[in-house]
Amino acid sequence: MAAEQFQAQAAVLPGQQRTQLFKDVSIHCNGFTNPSHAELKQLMALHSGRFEVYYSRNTVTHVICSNLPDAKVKQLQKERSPTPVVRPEWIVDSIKAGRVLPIEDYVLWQLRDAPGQQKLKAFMQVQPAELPPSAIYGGHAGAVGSAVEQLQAVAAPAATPDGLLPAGATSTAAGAALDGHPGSPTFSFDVRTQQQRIPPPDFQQELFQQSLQQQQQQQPAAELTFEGDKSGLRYSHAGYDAEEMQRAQQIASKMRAECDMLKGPPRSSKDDPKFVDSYFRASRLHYIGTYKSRIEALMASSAGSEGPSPAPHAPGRQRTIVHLDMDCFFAAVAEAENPVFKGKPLAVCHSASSRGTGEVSTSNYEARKYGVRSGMMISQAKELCPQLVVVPYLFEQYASVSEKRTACVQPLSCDEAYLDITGLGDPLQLAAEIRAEIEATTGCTASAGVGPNLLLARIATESAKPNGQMMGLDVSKLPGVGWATGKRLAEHDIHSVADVQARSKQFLQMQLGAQQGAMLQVEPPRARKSVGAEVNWAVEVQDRLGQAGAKGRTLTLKLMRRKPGAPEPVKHMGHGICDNLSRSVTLASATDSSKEIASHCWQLLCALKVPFADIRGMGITVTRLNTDIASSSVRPGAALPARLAPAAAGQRDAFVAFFKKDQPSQVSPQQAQQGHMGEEEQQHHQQQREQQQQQQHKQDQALGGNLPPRQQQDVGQQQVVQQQMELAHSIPRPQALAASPGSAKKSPDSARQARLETVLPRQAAASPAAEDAERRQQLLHEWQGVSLSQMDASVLDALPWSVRKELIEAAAQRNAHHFQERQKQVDRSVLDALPLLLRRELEHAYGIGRARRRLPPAGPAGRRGDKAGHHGGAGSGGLLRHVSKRQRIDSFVSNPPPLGITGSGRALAAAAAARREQQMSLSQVDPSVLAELPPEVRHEVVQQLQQDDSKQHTRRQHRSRLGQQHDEERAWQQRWEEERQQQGLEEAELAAVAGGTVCGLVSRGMNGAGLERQQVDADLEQLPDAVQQFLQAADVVVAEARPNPASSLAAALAECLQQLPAQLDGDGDGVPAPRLRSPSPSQEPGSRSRGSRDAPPGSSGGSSSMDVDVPPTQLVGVDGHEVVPAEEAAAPPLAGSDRLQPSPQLPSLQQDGVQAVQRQAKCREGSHPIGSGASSSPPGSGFHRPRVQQGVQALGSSIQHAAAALLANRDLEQLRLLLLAVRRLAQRHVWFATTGGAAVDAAQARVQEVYGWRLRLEGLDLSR
DNA sequence: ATCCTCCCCTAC
DNA sequence: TAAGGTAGGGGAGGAT
Ligand SMILES: Nc1ccn([C@H]2C[C@H](O)[C@@H](COP(=O)(O)OP(=O)(O)OP(=O)(O)O)O2)c(=O)n1
Ligand SMILES: [Mg+2]
Ligand SMILES: [Mg+2]
Ligand SMILES: [Mg+2]
Repeated sequence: MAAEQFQAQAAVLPGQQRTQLFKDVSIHCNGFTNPSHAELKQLMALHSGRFEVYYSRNTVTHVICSNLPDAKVKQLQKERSPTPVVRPEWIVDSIKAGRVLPIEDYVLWQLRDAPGQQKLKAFMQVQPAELPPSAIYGGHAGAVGSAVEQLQAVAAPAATPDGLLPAGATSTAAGAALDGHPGSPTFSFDVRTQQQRIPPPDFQQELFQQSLQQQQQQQPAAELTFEGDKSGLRYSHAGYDAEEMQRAQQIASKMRAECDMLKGPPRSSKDDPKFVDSYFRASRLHYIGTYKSRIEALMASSAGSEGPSPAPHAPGRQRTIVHLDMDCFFAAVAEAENPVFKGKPLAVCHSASSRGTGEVSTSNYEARKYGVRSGMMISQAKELCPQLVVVPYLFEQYASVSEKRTACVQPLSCDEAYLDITGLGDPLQLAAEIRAEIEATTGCTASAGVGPNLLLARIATESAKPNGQMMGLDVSKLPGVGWATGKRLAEHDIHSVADVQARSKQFLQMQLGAQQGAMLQVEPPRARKSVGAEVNWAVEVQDRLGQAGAKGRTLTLKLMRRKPGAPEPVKHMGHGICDNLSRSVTLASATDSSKEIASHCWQLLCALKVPFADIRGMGITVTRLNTDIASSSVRPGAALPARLAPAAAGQRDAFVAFFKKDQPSQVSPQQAQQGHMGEEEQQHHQQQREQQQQQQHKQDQALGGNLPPRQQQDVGQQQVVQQQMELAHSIPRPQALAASPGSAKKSPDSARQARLETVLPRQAAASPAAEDAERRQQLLHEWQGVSLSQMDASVLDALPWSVRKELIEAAAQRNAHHFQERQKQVDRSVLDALPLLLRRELEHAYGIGRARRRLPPAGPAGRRGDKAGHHGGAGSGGLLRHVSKRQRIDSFVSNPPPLGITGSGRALAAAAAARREQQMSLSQVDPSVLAELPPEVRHEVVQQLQQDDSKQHTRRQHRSRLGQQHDEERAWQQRWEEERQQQGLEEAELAAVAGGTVCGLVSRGMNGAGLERQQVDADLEQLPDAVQQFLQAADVVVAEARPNPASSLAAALAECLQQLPAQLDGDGDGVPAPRLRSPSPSQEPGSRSRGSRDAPPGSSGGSSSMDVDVPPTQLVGVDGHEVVPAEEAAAPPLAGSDRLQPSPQLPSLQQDGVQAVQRQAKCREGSHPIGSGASSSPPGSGFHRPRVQQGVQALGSSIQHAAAALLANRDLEQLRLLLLAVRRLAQRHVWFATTGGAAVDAAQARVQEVYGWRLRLEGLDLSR
């Protein structure tokens, strides 16, 4: 508050006198006002009044408002003791008059003759309940409650009809205020008396700060703001009513206790296969990130719009857009739930600890005065504002508030929406009504911006905040418009954004240059749908989603890889400093099969070659959604992707053979198609040939090739598609071709490469231009007129580029006008179902362009001009634009589960392991998986395509990566290979963690795409037999490795436990951390890989910069030897056992458990020379969080296991010793607190259950 | 020239 | 203790 007042005051014109005029007045502005909120705020600051951001009956004496919507009027009329609502002129006139005028003449007309008038009048006789802001009188807390009662009893009758208090009453109230007893609002007072008074201590300080401020008025604005913030911070510490504050804290504390999102022990993922689920359930970022798609689905399911529709969108017409944004949304919801929070500094965060690393989601305006901001760590927030009230999340409530708000608008985020109110009336009036309604129904305030388009409306909202509204913007708000440009625009009488919008683009470009002139008139990224259109749109989407759900063609897996030498993350369980890596596959057709997605993701995961232990975050993204037409199709005129070529090596070989023989005229394209088939296929195909030729004819007809234009119109789209599908089935399948001897085993890619190099380029090189041209003509002649779908892609691909291009364009042109006539009727799902090549051709013909940039598609036919006009000028690439806006689906966690060994996770890992065992390449191996896929041509293409893509990547990597960067990546790769060679349980478990995470991400993320959760799980369950077998084998191994319960495990465990903490937690702060030396001599500080930006300020989801990137460091012990990475000590999952069965496959588990642990104390051999040479630490050195967790978890289960055995043996003394050791450890070490505590508790509970009494460990209560 | 992949930045 | 996600725009640079 004070800070804002300083700023306001700093802007006040010289010559205006400061007064104490509104000393006891506290206003709250509602809706549009003139003067504006900002100006009123300024005036209040100048005359010692308060300007309240929020309306609170306790703190606001007057509501300032120019007009009120009906809803608000009714609401006010219902209030028992309404706050007076006056027009802003009251303020202005009072200042002019030099005294606080009676409000009667300024009461809002709507309320004057209303039934509520009686009550209003009663109020004007002084409202005892209406208190000045307690903050002013803060520090003298406790008395407020009683003071209220006193005043209610005493002061009420004292007012005169004009709202003035008699002098005596004034001084009484003022005196009370001086003593820390809040007085009732007084509408007039003697300025001189006020000036003679000694202000209360904190107010004195405020004045002092203000005078300092005044002296600094010459300084730049930024400085002033900063100073203002600082001073605000200083004096407002003491400013809250202690009793209320305590109550607020109590309630907040209760809310936190009741919040069950993070309650209970962090269920280790062995028992909790739903890690990703529970993680997301408690994640605010997941909540706001997925909000939009949720609400859109909701809106799609509730058809029909309520309320009036805006005027239809017409080309020349300027729209009127309102942007609404809730004020500090999450915090406002909390305040609405518990009004006691109002006026107190409030933040929303999981953690309330002043040393916590949780992030503040948002804060109310009171807290913002202290500098508490979204994304800040709670510890920092507490430092800025020690008395900060912290409340947990109320996601359900946010959702219900949001839903009320988004009934008939276009939602933008969980607290924002756009409305198109073009032609519906006075924008500001409407905005005010809407805001009032929002406040009435939700108890939260919203701000509104009005503008001619989405962007400007949104920018206006910012100026309107908090709880205000604004129309029009100053040009200087526009990016790129500063002082100079602003002046030049002003010369042409362009002051507001509306003026800019009104001028022609040409004019602006003339004045400001082409670049900037075009820039200023920013259009929204996509044409906004009117509300009416919105409904249509929603219905269509609903239909489509109902049928198929979203499907995507490109899958991207993103990994965060722990950076070598990275220090322990600042954030608890955070990912720390990482390199981000991603790999993607593009499938031949869109998919929504979770099994398929998971399988590809697993392959991507392996392709990235990040040792599982170093994974710190994982996410999958599905793009090129079939619902997003712009990204699911291909640009007309674009060449067929060469990577499709290997899919049908047979045809290519035929072509090459044909070419080699140099007898082009003797081999027809159709022969080329069949060229490499085996005899059976040949025969089979012979039977089809005639039919095929007929169909070719039919198709040509359908495509319009042989028909006069009028008849073309009559060819139905369905017919075309159907016939082409039939045709497609008659085309020899690449699958069959590829199966022919000789072509399957070899790498088709390299084979093709070799062949083409020996044939085509040589031809080109050997022959002069003339011969080349002749060949070209020959080829063209030969292939002209052949439908592209009849031609194998590899054949096309092998053609010289110019020939190929010409053929494609010719084909496209041939079909163009017919298809474009019917663009709108294209059913994407039908198109999607077609074989790839066929689909491509159709897409070309239809001119379905990808238009990723705003470029218009370079359609070969050039006939799209009339079309564009016909469809309402939807803009570039406008076909079916309305289908969907969504471009991608994400699912990411940066805190992978420590032990996410779910059935499906195991299955994925096991499938990989099975493949590894069989020494087969990933794509070929899994016959049962392959068998389950539909036997489509597409599948062949998919396989080839991926192989091809993958090789391409490797090639590129080879060529482009250089020097150290390359070395580093190679070292990672090597380490990956090594990890992969290990057949130990540990490695398997790690792989399972990764697999479990993949599966979690798939099922969660795909839910948003319309997939049912159950379906996803079912899909994942259906993994092949080999997987099941592996799982069983793994279980046997686990069972074997389990400690023998009958052993004297307790002693061994206790010993382990004594040793572990010393190694894990050498520095005794409860957080294991390796020693660091930096920088490493063998790696340049600047040699980070390209994508290696970790947590730069403001980047990555969270906005606080908690992890500071440091140059790679090296782990070095005191004696100069490498320090054992802390996590290694806890690494073996079953380290606690002392009776491990020897297992030939699992050398790491053969050792005695205690020895295994002790072994960790020594240097581990075989370090991995990432970044710093062979003698330095492995990239995985340092603190492997998953491994520590893994170890801890394993210890926990071993303990429980052992305890159960001891109990069964009635060996209570052993049990007591065990639990004692565990409890001590748990008390001493943060990392083991929960797991250890839970183990002890569980054992105690069992004892109680069996014996009916509690096992005392030390004869003391050790619970704390 | 244009596409594609990988990556970064940004708002909420 | 604590849950650092999602989706859009856009750039660099290799492949075609
Ligand atoms: N880094 C962030 C930003 C936002 N949010 C959540 C909390 C906010 O309440 C909500 C809406 O974001 P806004 O940007 O609209 O911020 P507020 O509504 O909180 O404040 P304002 O009044 O400035 O709109 O999203 C969050 O959790 N973390
Ligand atoms: Mg908001
Ligand atoms: Mg938080
Ligand atoms: Mg918002």
